[in-house]
Amino acid sequence: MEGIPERLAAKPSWLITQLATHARRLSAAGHEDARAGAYHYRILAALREFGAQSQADLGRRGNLDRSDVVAALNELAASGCIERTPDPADRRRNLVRLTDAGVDQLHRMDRSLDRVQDELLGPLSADERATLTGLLTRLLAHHRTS
Amino acid sequence: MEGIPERLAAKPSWLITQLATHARRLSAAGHEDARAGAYHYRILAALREFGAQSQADLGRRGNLDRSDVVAALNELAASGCIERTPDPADRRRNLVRLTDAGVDQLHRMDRSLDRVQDELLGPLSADERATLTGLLTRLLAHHRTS
DNA sequence: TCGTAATCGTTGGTGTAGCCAACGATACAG
DNA sequence: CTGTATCGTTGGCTACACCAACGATTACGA
Repeated sequence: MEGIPERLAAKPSWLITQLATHARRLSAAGHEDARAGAYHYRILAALREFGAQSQADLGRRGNLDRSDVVAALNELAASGCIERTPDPADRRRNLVRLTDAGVDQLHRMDRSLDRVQDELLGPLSADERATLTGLLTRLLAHHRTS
Repeated sequence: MEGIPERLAAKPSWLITQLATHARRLSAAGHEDARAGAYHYRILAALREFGAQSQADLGRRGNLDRSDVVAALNELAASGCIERTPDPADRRRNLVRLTDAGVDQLHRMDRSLDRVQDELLGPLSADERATLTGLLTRLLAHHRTS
């Protein structure tokens, strides 16, 4: 079987979306023991690095829709990873706080995600990995601000 | 608002999946006048470059599940872009053929997708674009064969 | 040659990711 | 005080990537 149509193989948008599918597959496999998905990781990461904050802030920092934050927080609360308390300073908001169990969960996911990066970048040298992440970071910053 | 958590921003898997989301958004915007999606383009591209072939072949070349090929072909047939005829040499198969209208549709989508690549790669120089596509191509080939 | 395996198109699901609209409650600016 | 904005929440949607199973057909091996 001859390979993939040139029209596809030559398009960066094809390369990126196809590689993203592989990245998702690898991440899902890495997370299967943690029983958590990408949304949960983004939230735990934002909580760890920026401290207790509102659900809206979590959504902005992790690039999540407010409604998706709600669902993910429900699951994280059910497994004891976070706690929701009304913000006394602004009664519209919930203050979301990371529990010790949440920190443990984050570290577990960190370790499996580190392994995932290695599988994902497979054949690339350290220099090439740095070049790639540099280019991707610039592109992402461009699309985030424009 | 401080930016994105370091844990995320530093991970190639995050960069790739996020950039893929932007790529999908741009592509969808480009395709909105064509009333077709990525699946349709992959099929049209495979038909154009490899000629009339079975639905299973289309799926393998465009990296699509057989069942998704069925649905996309139903829509492409409804808009007159392809024709399905039973393969006389193997009565399990359908021979899918590209019509003139299908060629036109493919060219329309080609043009908008070319514009999409430019928006997607935005700030990168020609050299950087070549470097990026080279790295992505190597990674994709690695994950396709392994 | 006969029976088993493999392939094909099709139907009908599943799960994830990224959205959007609308609601009541609350905060804030004029 | 009145409008505007934000917050959490509910309920929905689309696209994309899959999987299992079925009847029909073909290929292959004993």
